[in-house]
Order: sequence, then C-alpha cells, then structure tokens
Amino acid sequence: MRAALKRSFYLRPTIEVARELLGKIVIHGSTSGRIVETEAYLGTGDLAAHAAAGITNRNRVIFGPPGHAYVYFIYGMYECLNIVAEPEGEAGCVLIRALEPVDGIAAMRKRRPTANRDEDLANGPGKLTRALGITLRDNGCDVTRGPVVVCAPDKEDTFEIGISLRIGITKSADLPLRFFVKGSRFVSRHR
DNA sequence: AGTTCGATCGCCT
DNA sequence: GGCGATCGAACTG
Repeated sequence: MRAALKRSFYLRPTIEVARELLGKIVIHGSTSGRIVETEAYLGTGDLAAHAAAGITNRNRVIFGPPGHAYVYFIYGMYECLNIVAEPEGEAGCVLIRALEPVDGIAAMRKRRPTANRDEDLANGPGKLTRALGITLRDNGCDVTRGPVVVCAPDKEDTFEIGISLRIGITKSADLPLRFFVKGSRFVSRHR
C-alpha cells in the first residue's frame, strides 16, 4: 500500500503544487497512473479559472481546504479532475491533464474502448477520468484519504519539466501555466 | 498531418 | 440562451 501525500504538500502556491505533482501517482480503485501533465488555475485575476468570479455552487471546493478533488462536468459529457491548493479561503487548483497508466490497464481499456494504444488511455483531462472511473461523485473527495488518492511513486525518478501555455482556453490565455514531463509520450500534446 | 465539426448538458448571465 | 479547462470522427490536401 502506497502512502498518500500529506496535506502540507498542497498547502503551497498553486504553481508550485502544479510542478510538484508531476511524477506523482493518482489512484482510484484498482487503477492508477503517473501524472505527466498539469495546469495551474489561479484565483483572482486568472480569467480562465472557474474561481475567477467568486464562489458558486459548482466551484466552492476550490475555496476549501487544500488536498481535495475538484471534479467538474464539461461539454455535456466529460469530467475533469483538479487538486485544490492554497490555504482554506483562497482559490487555486491544479488540473490533471494526462497520466501514464500504471496499474489496472485492462480495466482502463474496458472503460475506453476507443483507445488503441496505451498512450491514448489517459492522455487528456476527459480521458483520464474516464480511464480511472473518476466521476462527479468524487467532487470534494480528500485525496489524502480517498477514494481518489495521490501518492509518491514507489521509486523517485528524475525528469525535465516542460512549460507552455494552457490548452483549450480563451481568457487569460497568454500565461505559461502548463507543466509536463519533457519527452513523455503520454502527454496530451507534444509542445 | 492538420483542420473542422458534431455530440451533449450543466452552469451562469 | 450561449457557452465551455474535450474528444473523436470526418474531412482536406
């Protein structure tokens, strides 16, 4: 059994958490994957962030204590997973954009029959929630406890971090807040 | 390989 | 009523 990252890991500036989450493991049930791509979404001033307009019923988890999952529904059919950073009362979260499958690859294939190659199972925010079976029911979940858990890898590895603009947004689109494991074939876009 | 477009629905104005 | 932190299929060249 892997040990979950402590809450203090998330009690930091969002950008720092976004970078540090690379290489960590997301677990849900029998499936897990290594985080290879993240995006930081800040509070006030970041017009692309759901938190930009203040607290609403949908986004209130972002303003809560760090180390919780913010899961939202988008485009009528996809769920996206974020991990909340910053102290309680302040907004900031990290969108998990791509995973390198680790455990339960057979189960992931079953949930994502359109993926032909392993690198297509979880190389996008909507794909990885589907692959791991993460849904709106996991919104607000404490990722230091579960059912969605984030852990350190069994074996620390080193890699270079790539930085780029965030993907798929129109507002505040000029900020370099996307981080990825350089050279990984499991990222959603190769630059 | 790159671009366009339809699916599908909760959220917020 | 319009739009979106997407995906995959159908186009084009």
